[in-house]
Amino acid sequence: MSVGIRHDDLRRRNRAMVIAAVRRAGRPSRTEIAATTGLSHSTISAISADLIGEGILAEGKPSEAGSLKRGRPQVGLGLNPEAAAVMTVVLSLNFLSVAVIDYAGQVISEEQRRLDTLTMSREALIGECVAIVRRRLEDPDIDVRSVARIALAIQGITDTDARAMLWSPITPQTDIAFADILEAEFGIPATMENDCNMMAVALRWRDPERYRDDFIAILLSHGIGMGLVLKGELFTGTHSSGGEFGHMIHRPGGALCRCGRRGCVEAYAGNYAIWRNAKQLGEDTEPVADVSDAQMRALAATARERAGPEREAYRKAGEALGYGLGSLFALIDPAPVAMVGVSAAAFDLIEPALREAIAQTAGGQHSKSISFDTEPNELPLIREGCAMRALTFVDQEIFAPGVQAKAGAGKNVA
Amino acid sequence: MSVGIRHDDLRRRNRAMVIAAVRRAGRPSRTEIAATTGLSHSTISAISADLIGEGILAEGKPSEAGSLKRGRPQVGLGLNPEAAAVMTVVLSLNFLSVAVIDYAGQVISEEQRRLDTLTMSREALIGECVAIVRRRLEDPDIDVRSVARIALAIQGITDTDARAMLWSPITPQTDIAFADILEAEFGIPATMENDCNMMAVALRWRDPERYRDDFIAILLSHGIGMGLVLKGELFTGTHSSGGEFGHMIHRPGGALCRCGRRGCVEAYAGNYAIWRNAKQLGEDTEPVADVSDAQMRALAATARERAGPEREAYRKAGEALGYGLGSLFALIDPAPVAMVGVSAAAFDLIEPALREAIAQTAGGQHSKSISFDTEPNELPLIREGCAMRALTFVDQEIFAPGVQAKAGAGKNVA
DNA sequence: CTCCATTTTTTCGAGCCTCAAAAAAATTCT
DNA sequence: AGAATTTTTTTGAGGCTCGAAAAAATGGAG
Repeated sequence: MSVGIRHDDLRRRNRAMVIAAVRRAGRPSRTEIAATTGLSHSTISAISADLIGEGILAEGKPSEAGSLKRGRPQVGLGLNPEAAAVMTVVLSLNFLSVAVIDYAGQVISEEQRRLDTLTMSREALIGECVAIVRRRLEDPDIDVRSVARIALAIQGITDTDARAMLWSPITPQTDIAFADILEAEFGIPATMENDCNMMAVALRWRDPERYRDDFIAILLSHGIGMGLVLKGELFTGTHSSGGEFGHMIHRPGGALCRCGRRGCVEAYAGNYAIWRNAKQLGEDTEPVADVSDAQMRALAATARERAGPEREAYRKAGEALGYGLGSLFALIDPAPVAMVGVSAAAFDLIEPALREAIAQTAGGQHSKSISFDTEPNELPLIREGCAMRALTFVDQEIFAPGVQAKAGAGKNVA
Repeated sequence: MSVGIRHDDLRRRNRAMVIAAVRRAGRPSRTEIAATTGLSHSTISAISADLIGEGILAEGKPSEAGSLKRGRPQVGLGLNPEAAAVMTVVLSLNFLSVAVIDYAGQVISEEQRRLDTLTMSREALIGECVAIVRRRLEDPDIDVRSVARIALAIQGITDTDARAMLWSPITPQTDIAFADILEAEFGIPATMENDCNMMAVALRWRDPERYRDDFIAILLSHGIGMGLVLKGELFTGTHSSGGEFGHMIHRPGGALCRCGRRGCVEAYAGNYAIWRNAKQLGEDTEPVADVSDAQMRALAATARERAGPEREAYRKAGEALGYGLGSLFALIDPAPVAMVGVSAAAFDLIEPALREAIAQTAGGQHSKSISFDTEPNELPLIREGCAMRALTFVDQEIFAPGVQAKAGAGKNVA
C-alpha cells in the first residue's frame, strides 16, 4: 500500500508544483502562480524566494507587456537557463541526433550523424552513441557539470524502468542497457525512452488544449508505433514500454509481419506492408528492410492519380488501422489521434477506409467525432519530448528532492 | 494541472491511510499500523485516539493470539461495525440482489428477487429497485441513518462518473441514472458500477497476493465482460466504464454479435455464440436471448465426451478469447487472468485453443507464464466488490473528509 | 508635483501537523 | 518481587501553510 505523507514531503511537492507552474506558464507573476496552484500568496512568496536564492528561478519582466493596469506591476518569474542543462539522444533508423538544452528549454548545442544502424555491430552502435555524447560534452559552450540528465529515445521496445532497449527494428541487436552505459561512462543520470511515448509528451507540451488528458499518437513509419496518454499520464505497459499497437492482431493468420507473426496491424499498415501490397508481392513475402521516404511519396502520388494496387494498398492500411483503433477504443473510449510520420502525409488515402473500419467497431459509435491531426515529421517531436522528459526530471528530482528519489524514470507525468 | 497540497490535506490523507490500514489488516496494533504506513508512532497514536473518540475505530484484542511475547501486549484496533453501514444492489439478468453491510464488512440484512428484466418496462425496473431498497431500509435491524452509501452494479456500460447505466444486455432500456434516482429517493449517496469492475475489486480484496497491481477479470457469461486493474488502479474508459473487451474485433466482418456488429470476440465466446456454433446454426443467426446455465453445462459435458460441433464451438471460443487477450497483452503486457462465470467451468475445453491463439500474438512471448484462475460463480464476487467499493468511499469521503470532496466515484482505488 | 487608489509582494503571528526522545504502561521471565 | 521487554502515550521542537496586515510600486486625478 502507498506510504503515509511525511511532513517534509509537503514542501517538496509544493516546490515541484511551483517549478512546474513556471515551466508551463513561461514568465508568470507570483500572483498567477498562486492562482494556478491554489496555494496562498504567502506560500508562493516563501517558496519562490527559496528558489530564486538557489538560482533555479530568476526575476524578470512578466510575459504580458503589462503596465496597462494600475497598481504595483507584476514581476515575472522565469526559469534560470543556467540552473542546469539536459541532453537528448534520439536514435532512429540510420540516424543519430543529439542536443544539449538549457534549463529554460533552449537548444545550446547539437549534432546529427548518419549511421548504418541495420548492419552495425553492438559495440559500434554503443560506441557511436558514447562518442557523440562525449563530443557534445566537450563543446566549449557547455559546462559539463551543469548537465543533469540524459534522455535517450529509440524506436522499439524499452523496459518500464527506462533503462534499456529490449528490441528495436533499427538494429538486429537486442537488450542494450543504454541508460546504464551512459550513466557509467559520464556519471550523468540517463533514461531510455520509447520514441512514440516521447511524441506524445511533446504533443501535450505543444498543444495542451487539444492533447490534455486522453489522446493517442500513432507513428506511421516503416513500423507502426503508438504513444498513449490516459487520464493525464503516459501509459506504459507493466513490464515494457507497452502500447504495441502495431502488433495487435488484425486478421488471425493473415499477412506476414516483420515481427515474424501473422496478421498484425503493422503487416498491413507499415511502410513495408503498403509497399508489398502496392507491388502485389503477396502477403507471405518477406518484408523489405527499408523503403525510402521518397519511394513512399511516389507511391502515394500514384495512388492519388489512379485506381490500382497502390490505392488498394493504402485502403488496406486504413482498414487495418481502423480496426485496430476500433479495438483500442473499445477498451479506452475514443480520444483525439495524432498521426505522425511519412505516411501521415498520405492520410488522405488512408482516412476513408480507416473511418469505415472504425464505424464497424464498438468504438465506432462516435466515429464522426473522432478527429485526426497529421504531422509528417516525427524527429523534431521526439526530440522535443525527450527534452521535456529530461527537464521535468530535473524539476522534480533534483530541484525538489524527496526522501524516496526513485531509481527509474519517476512518475509518468506526460 | 493538479492543485497544491494544503496543510489540512495532510491530516486528512493520513487519517484515510490509517483507516485503510485497519480495514486491510483486520485488527492491527498501533505499532503495526506505524510500520505499514511509514508514519511515526506518535502520529499513529494521535490519529487513532481521534478515530476512537469519533467512534470509527474501537479497541479490542489483537488479531494474533499474542501473549507469547514478553512486553506490553499489543492492543488491537478494529473498525467499529456500528460506525456506518452501506448497501449493495446487484442487478443481473432476471435477478436482483440487495444487501446491507456494516462498517466492518458483515452482512446484516439481505434480500434477493427474481424479475423478468428483459421484458420489464423502464418504470417497473426502476420501481423494483427502489422498492427492494426501501424494504431493506425498513428492516427493524437497520438504523436508516447509518446507511452512508449505496453501490449498484450492473452488467453493461456505465458512465465514468458512476451515475448511470448507459446500456445493458439485461434490459432493452438505456440511460437510466440509477445513482441519481436512488439518491433522490433516499437521500443517500449512490454510485452505479460496472459488474466486471466490481469483480476485479473483489478479487483484489480476496487475494491481494495474486491480484495486486495488474490483473484481468473476464466474465464468461451470456456476454463477455472485463474488469482491468492496472498499476493498482481500476481501469475505466475516459467516458464510460470502458474495457469493452467482448467487443474488440476478432474477425473483421465475421460472426454476428448481439451488439449488432460483426466479428466481436463475444460473437464467438459468449454463451449464445457457443450455443449457436454447437447447434451449427451459422454465424449470421440472430443471437438467442438467453441460454440457461444447465444448458451450457450440458453442452460442455457433450463436448468433453466426444469430438463434434460442441467441442469445436468451445475451440472457437478459446481462439477468439486468445486473440483478444493477445491484442490486449500487446497493449498492457501480460498479467494474471481470472475467468469468472458459467463458462469458466468449461475452461478446460477453452484453454488449449486460447493458449495456442495467444502464442500467435505479440503478448504470446510469455504465453506459458500467463496463469488463469477460474471462478464459476460471479454473483458473490460482484456483491463483495460493491461492498468494498462503498465501504472504501465511506472510509475516504466521510471519515476523512477533505475540501475537494468530488461528486463522482472519487479515485479508482481498487 | 502631490496624493490617492490600486495591485502585487512581503512580513508576521497563529494554528496544525509530524517527529524524535523520553516517559509511562503492561506484561513475561528469572 | 524485580528486571527485561515491548507497546503506547506524552512532551517539546521544528516546519509548513494560512490569513491579515503592512509594505512596495505604480497610474491617475487634481
